[in-house]
Amino acid sequence: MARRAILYGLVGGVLIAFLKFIEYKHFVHEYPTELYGGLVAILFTAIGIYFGLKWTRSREVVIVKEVLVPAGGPFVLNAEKLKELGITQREHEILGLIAQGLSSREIGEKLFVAESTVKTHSARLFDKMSVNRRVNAVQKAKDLGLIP
Amino acid sequence: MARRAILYGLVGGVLIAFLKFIEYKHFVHEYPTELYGGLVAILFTAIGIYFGLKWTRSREVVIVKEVLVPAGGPFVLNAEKLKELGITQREHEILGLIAQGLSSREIGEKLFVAESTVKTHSARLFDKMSVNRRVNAVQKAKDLGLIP
DNA sequence: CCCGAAATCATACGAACGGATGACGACAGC
DNA sequence: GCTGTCGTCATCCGTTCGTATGATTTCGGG
Repeated sequence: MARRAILYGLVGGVLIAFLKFIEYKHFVHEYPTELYGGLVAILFTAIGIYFGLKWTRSREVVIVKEVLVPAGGPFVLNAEKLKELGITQREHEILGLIAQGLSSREIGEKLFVAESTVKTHSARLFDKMSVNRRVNAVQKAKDLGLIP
Repeated sequence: MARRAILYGLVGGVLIAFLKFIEYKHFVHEYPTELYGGLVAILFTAIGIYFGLKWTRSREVVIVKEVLVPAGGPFVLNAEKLKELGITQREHEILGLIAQGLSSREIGEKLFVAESTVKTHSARLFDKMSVNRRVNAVQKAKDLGLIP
């Protein structure tokens, strides 16, 4: 914490300089003490906020909240969820390919269908899964046991 | 931020109370002005640091999100891989948020940086991980033990 | 004190994505 | 026959992503 000490030193230096400035100018005889107290207070509140934020700025807090431990097996497909959400085979197939990081075009080439078809499927899939992005769909599908 | 305004109000209130206290006790006639200036400075530096830390803390707490953990251990980060790939803390942080399905804009709002910054980070991240899509990055990161 | 790493921000552009809509054919079931 | 579901394809439009490029600031090490 050498840096901390140095910064405190700087703060002290600024304080002294500030007070000397006041004394030098003889302002103290012209305005009430409260004014200077207020100025100093505001100044050092700002300084405190600045350094407080600065010191803790890059702190990374990792809080992992574990909720469920479904299974440890190789993977069993959750057919009930599939039916419950009304996801068809084709949509499920495309969901798996999306999870592999393929683009719509690549999926279309792999399944020998047009890109627009894939987009239609994925759009309906997202609607049924109540998501609006690929990564969300993959995340949710894994949690629900729809894909490995 | 209404909370911010309220806190500023509190600071102002404390300041006024403190000055009234000085006036009431007539300490001002017994000790040099510098002493009071120093006391005020120290006090409000502390107040500033306190609120700076408080705000920072609350901001980072908001980041916390409940995550469904499938199975296995609580998750141990593969620090070697991280270093091997040259992934920085910030990039790793953004990788985690990408895995949660957040858009670049949402990540920026959560980390209080511009969207362009997030895009720069993710671009360098994809380069280091040798991928070219978000879903690929998430997939690979999970396999490598970079994220839960 | 200079240098490199890291983080920040900006701008621009093409590609990909998401949403909305419409259409057509196949096929099953009533 | 009519209807509903499913798969297919297309077009449009706005948003997001990925990439490239350049700039500034901060910080630590040589």
